[in-house]
Amino acid sequence: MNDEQARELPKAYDAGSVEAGIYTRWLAADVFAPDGAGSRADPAKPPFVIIQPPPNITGALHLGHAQRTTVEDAMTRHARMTGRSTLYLPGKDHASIAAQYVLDQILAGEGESRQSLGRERYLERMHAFMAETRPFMTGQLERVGASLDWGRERFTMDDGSALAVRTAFKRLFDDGLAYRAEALVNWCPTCRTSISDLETIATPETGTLWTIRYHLVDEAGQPEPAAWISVATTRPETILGDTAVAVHPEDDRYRSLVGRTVRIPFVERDVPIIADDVVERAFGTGAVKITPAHDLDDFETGKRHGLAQITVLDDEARVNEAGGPYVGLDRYEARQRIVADLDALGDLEGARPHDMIVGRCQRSNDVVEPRLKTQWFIRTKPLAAKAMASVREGRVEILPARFEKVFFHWLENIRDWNVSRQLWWGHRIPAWTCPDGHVTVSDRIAGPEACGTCGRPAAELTQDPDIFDTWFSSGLWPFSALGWPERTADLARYYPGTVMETGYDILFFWIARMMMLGEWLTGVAPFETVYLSGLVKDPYGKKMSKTKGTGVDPLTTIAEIGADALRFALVHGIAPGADVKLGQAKLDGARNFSNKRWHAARLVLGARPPEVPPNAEASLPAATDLGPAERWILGRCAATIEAVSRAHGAYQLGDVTRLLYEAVWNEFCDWYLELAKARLADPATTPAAKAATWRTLAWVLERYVRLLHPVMPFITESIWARLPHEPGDPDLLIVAGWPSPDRERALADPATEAAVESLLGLVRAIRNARAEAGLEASATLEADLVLPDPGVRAAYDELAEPLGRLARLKPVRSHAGLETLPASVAALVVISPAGEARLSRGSGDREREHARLERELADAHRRLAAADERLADPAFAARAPAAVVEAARLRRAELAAQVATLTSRLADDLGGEPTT
RNA sequence: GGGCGAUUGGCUCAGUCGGUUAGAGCGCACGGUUCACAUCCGUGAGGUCACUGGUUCGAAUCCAGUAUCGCCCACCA
Repeated sequence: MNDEQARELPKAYDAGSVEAGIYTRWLAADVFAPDGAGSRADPAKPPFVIIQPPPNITGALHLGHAQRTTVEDAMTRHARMTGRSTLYLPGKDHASIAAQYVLDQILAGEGESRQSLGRERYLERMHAFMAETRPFMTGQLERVGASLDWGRERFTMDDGSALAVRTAFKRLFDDGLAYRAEALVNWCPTCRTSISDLETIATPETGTLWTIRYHLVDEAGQPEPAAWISVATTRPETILGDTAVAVHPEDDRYRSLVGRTVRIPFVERDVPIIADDVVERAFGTGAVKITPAHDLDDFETGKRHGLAQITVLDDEARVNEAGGPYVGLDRYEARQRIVADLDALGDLEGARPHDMIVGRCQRSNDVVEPRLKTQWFIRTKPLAAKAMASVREGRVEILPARFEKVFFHWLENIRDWNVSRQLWWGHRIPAWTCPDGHVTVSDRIAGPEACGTCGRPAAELTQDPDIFDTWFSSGLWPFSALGWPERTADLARYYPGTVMETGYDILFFWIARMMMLGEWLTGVAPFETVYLSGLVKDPYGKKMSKTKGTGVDPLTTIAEIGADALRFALVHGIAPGADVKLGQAKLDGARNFSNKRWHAARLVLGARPPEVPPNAEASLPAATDLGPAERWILGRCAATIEAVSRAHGAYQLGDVTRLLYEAVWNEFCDWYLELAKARLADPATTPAAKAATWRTLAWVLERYVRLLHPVMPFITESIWARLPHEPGDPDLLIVAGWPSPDRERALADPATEAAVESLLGLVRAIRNARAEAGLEASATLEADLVLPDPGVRAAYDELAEPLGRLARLKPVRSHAGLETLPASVAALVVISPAGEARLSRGSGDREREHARLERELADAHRRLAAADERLADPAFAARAPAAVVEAARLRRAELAAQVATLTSRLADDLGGEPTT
């Protein structure tokens, strides 16, 4: 489409205009879908399926999402270029409790509430809200460049997910893994729902430990004013629900009291003193009040002793009618009143500060109340066993591996999963109860036709009003998004997935549950590899947070530096499981790299010599037309292709960007572009050599464009459109092939590479010496080079012009050995492994230069002494591998030569006037 | 209470299987206006690899312990 346009790139790099239209072209070409019209995938290769956590429908994406998306997208793009069909399926999560929490806040601002609207209107409002956020999030993903298969987009509340949820639940119920029971659950009084253990955050707090007296009851049933047992509690309001006092069975202090009865104040209930070894004798008074309906430990103790369970708080954590005189009071008000009343009775023995752990709701931060409720639970032990086995047996790999231990620890100690939520936004639990209390679970959308136990007709059944924990449907995602339980073609081809990418913060919430449910329901682990991303932190290492103003909309950053630079910054230096700090410096660096990339391409495109026709296809030059620099860069290019491919294979994106940054900036731009420019400009260069030089430039540029595409898709696609290609290459880079290093390798040559490296080292040494000696930077100096190695000298002869330019030397006379040097030459001396350079001194400072050589000599002496010491140790020669010893010997010889040369040069007439 | 991770120049981080002189970016200093790029180019300074001990011919790297920071898990009133 751009054939008519000039091949030159605009002078300034403007990310916005570079990116414009490219996403649309990808969409139009239908290249995102694994089976899209533009796909060039090889059906014989195994597909690559990435699984992403569907983001919450109600939120906007932040930089953390952008990072995950970049990681997922880069993996997907790499796989696509290797010819695999790739599935990167977009989704949104209905996020039941999180969404309700957000919507409730909005409603509160309008003076409305969940209750004031009622279930139906509330859900209508939720849909309206989603209709606003959804397109915004989709737009964000497009701007970031995510190559998502939009045709397969799914939502965890769509009909397919609903069917999956019903089917999964029925299967679990039929398998005896879902059960309904009355048990203590974590209750959030603010959210008015139960929550899972994971959503209950253990928070350290300093509370108060009160010591209070319960009076013993005598044989006549009267409390004894002078006889009591003291108990310690942090929750005096639960006194109202006490049904026993427990002591340790071997506690001599209380042995005689076991079996007696005490009276609970205010509710005037007589309860037994029991013995149970759950009691810690050293804590408090060694006697503990037992409130089975409001404490997990007490619940267990109560069951062991057959105690009554008396609930004294309601859904809003207010004292209920069981609470006698305190009915209607909030739990904290009741606590204060009870403490005061006990004090008035003389039964408050003491109060002291006490450090403890309080469970708080992940959403509302309210203190979670253990409450007795009849709810649905998933029996997790059998599921956990399967999930653990899949990792132990190597069917699932977790990256980084250290998270395996965390994963096992959690699953080994897992408790049953309460999946009932008393919320409205979510999947309704497909369980129906008949008037006789029989429960029927059905996967039919209309519900069961009749009670499964007594046959009462559907009309007499009532559905459970509760909905599922949002993570229940999320746990089905890898297969429900592909059509399960239907036996769809997608499910057959793309399940199980290849890589599951997400942050380590939802290892338990999501990954563990997907594995538990996936193994049980589909018989296989839902993915092969779990790639755990680190979290994106602000420059101070804090979590990005919208409330603190550190949460950034990716679109803002994209507007500033472009999507490519943002993506680069987000993955540069990352490793699985490691958090990254993202600050302005990193963003600037990425922007600069994009800029560098752009201008390098401009140079190459603009440098095409007339020998190469404008529409020529790309090809590697003939070996005979290559100069040493071309062989060198082709060798480096091959090495980069290999290293980057390896890094992708290991999912080490941080290495990918590091390798490419170095290859593009330090090798290609800093050295090869300069060498190639000079060769192209040199009138002595033959037309064939000029063509070969440019073809090398274009070729290597093109390889690096391919290699960079997964991370920086827009700028590379844009450059690709202007580059020459080989026959068979597609119009769009996104579906071009991932390079293999073979052809570059065939043209490279290690000896030439080494020779060029050492010449570049010589240039560096000369620049260094000139700067150190205080020579005028722009002055061009005459020079004599002594290059003893014939290979290096041969390479030099071909590169004399460009190297002279880089070191600012002219004219340069090269010599095979010192003896061929004119005796009159007396100048700045530069010694490097490649050889020796003597420059006319120009306007430099002789004393500074002398001092420089002295320093170098002292340095060489020190190193030589260290090398000698090492070699002198007989144990080293005896025990170290031969290769290491040999290397040390060579090193020692090199140092000795350097010392000799430096000594000799210093002894020469360096102090004399230049004679050249 | 249990577990995990980190500690390398002023800052942010690489560092492979233990093996030449521990690297990079940013920042800093000095110097650069020729036709890709000042979002640039060149040069340099700057490190007791947290500490202690051990293993080894040899330790930033392996082992043990300590310290500091961060994170995860945890039903003792």
